[in-house]
Amino acid sequence: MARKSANSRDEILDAAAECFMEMGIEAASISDIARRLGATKGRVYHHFASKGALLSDVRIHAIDTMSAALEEAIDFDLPPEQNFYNMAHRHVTALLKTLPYHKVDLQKSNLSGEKSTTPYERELLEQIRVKRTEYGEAFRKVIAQGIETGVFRKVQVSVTLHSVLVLLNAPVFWYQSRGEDPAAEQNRIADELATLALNALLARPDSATS
Amino acid sequence: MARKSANSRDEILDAAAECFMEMGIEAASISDIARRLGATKGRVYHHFASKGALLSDVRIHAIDTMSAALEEAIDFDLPPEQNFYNMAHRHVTALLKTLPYHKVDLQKSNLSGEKSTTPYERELLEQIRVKRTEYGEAFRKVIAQGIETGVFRKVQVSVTLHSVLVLLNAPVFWYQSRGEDPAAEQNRIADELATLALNALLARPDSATS
Amino acid sequence: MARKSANSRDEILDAAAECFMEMGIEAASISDIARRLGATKGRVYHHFASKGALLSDVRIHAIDTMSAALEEAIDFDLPPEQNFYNMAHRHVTALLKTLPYHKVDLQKSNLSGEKSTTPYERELLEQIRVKRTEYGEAFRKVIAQGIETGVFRKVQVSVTLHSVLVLLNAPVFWYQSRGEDPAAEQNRIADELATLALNALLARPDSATS
Amino acid sequence: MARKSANSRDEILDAAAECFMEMGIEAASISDIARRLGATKGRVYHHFASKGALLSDVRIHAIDTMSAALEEAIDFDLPPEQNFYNMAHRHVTALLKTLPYHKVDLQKSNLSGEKSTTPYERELLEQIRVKRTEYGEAFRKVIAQGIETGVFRKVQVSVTLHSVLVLLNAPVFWYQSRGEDPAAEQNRIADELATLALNALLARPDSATS
DNA sequence: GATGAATGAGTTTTCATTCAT
DNA sequence: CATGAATGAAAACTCATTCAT
Repeated sequence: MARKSANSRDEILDAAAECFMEMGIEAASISDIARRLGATKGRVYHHFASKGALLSDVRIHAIDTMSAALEEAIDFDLPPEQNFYNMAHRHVTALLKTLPYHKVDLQKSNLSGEKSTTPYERELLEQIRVKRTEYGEAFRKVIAQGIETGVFRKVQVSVTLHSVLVLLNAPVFWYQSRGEDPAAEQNRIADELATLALNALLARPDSATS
Repeated sequence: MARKSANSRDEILDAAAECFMEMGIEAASISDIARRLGATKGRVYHHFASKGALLSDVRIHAIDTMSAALEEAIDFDLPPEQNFYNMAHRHVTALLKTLPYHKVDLQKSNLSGEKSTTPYERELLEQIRVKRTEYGEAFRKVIAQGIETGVFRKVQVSVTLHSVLVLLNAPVFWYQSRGEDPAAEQNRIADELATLALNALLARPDSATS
Repeated sequence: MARKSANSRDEILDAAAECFMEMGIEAASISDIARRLGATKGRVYHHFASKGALLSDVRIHAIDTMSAALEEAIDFDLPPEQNFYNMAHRHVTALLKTLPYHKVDLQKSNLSGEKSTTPYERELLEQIRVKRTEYGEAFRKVIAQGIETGVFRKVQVSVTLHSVLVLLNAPVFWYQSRGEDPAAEQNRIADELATLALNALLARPDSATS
Repeated sequence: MARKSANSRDEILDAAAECFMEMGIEAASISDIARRLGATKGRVYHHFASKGALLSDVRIHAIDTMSAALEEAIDFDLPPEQNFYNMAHRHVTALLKTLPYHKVDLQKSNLSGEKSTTPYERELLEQIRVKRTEYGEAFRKVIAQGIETGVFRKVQVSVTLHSVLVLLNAPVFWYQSRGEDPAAEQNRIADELATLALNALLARPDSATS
């Protein structure tokens, strides 16, 4: 019923994410996106003010999905290493489940200065910046906690935080579903990466810190 | 000497790397690159057959630089954990020293399907693929060695190899030179990341690995 | 010789002025202008940064032509009424000689607020504003002089200045060359309008002005 | 009353006149007009068949307003110079009272050739042409009368008529309400312009015609 | 009456590339 | 070697208009 229009918008978002991912953000044209929908450019522009706005909406969707997933995994009452592992694991499975969106987000997160953007587009970009920062804060908190309790090494928090997040996003660069059971495969990868990240942080009992 | 033209070519390469990095590969036009050189498009086309070729040459330069640096650090007679640390450390310092080139390379390494390219350009792309794989092989070898000798955990080599390389490339996503002594800063970051990567791989004495 | 490229630019300017005049500024597309030249849109954009810049250049050309003509007619050593008549007459003949440009200028001089313009385009608009004001100043001066010497009525200078200029531009709204000798026709019209404008200003001997 | 719909139609007309004036006729979109009304495009299309029809209706409204006002001022029993002054004065006050409409009318009156228009739109345009001509006839008549009685100079009627009307429309090009009492301000301007126009026509007692 | 979605044709603009000089 | 003009194809975006509800 009233879902029709919501669907229309979301359909476009999906098609856009896939096109951006496959062809690259700049290389994918609005026509490409429309063609994938079996629709016209006009339809896209009826729902999104510009290509930039469409891209930003794809990215916001990506981040919101991750945030919602992470929320469910977080438990600061657990020991930091447990909590961290759970968060990292959930991060990876969420990432793999809506990969196109995250490939797009990552592709763009890199680039800083845009050409002339409208105020509206600048606002969307600011929104993205804020959401990304907030997302990182949960990880920053658990890492700080782990260092405090001595279970994590005394790392430079800033460098480490950003780098660990890049590590957990790594599948964006190489994941391609193979034939096997997707759920199992995703779980295997999530475990491997979460373990990798956790070990990177853990203090080694023999060596005093360092 | 025939240095004049070599310089001219390298200047273009530098300008291209910076433009591609700052504006994004597609968004940067040949005009932008020429303008940065204080020259005209004609000069660029004298040295490079097409934008695609120029881009590939930037990427090849990026990889060659890294390979040359890594070569100097590798020593398979060292214990794997020592060798790995040295390689990782060198990877990061080399990366930071010519960051624009690597930002460009990373930006593109993601994307798979290209439009119609000329045979010449396809050959350059194949060259890049080969060089990248070769580069990774050195790391694959030291990781395999470490697992064999029991000093590294029994990880899924493929997932881990790619992910560790992404981790070591992480500065591409967040590095911005701060005021401090660049050499010192780059060394500090390289140490942090190499340690992070090494710890991620090391077997833990207490736990019977994982 | 080196005139070729100057010609190319001026040819475009001419074609643009004619198209803008005949079809209206917004209705005339760059394609229309290119078609009239037997050229491509690309050629137009090679010489002018945007449609707005092209339009502004047409207008600047219009004003510069008028200014150069007026310059020759001005002589502040003459009695104000003589000087005014000469200026007005010259204004009209200059106007009629390059009518397309002035129709375009008038068409736009009306509109105030533009959408988002680039800094470069804003600069051109400012240039136009300044040139137009300067042009008017010559007339303001002779009117003020005439009032001082008592040969002109004591009018509200601002209202009168602007209105008299509109009157002298009136042919823009109705002139269509008829069969007769153009030079003679233009002279006849210029005399009629200059006389009209002069009489509008002159003090009437019998009536104590008002 | 059936006033509701009349109001709705007039509201649209007002909004259209303002948009056309501020942004230019072509630049103002139906969306802009609807937005100004706080309504949707659909509402506009309910009352007006097309953008061209809406524009023509604005122009017809403009002319009808002027005609109605002029009607009240005309009195051919008065001496021509008196009658002319009254008509001119009334023209200006009527103009100032509904300026947006007249700015739109003037903006378009210039342009001759239209693209392909529907028969209905062509009919509206013809209506406008007729009404404008009729409006001018009243002035043509009083001028002819004045020349006959010798109170006006022996001008070329056609050139003079059109030019005097342009002069009386001049505020369209420069009027901007200042702080002062609007009625007084408008009266002051109307007097200045009517006097200007009248003097332009009057025979000078000393000089035998010329 | 009014709305919101959708269309399709057109418009401005960009840009890699070619070529004569 | 290098320039500047020119091209042609494609891209982003606009908008009057139609139509189902």
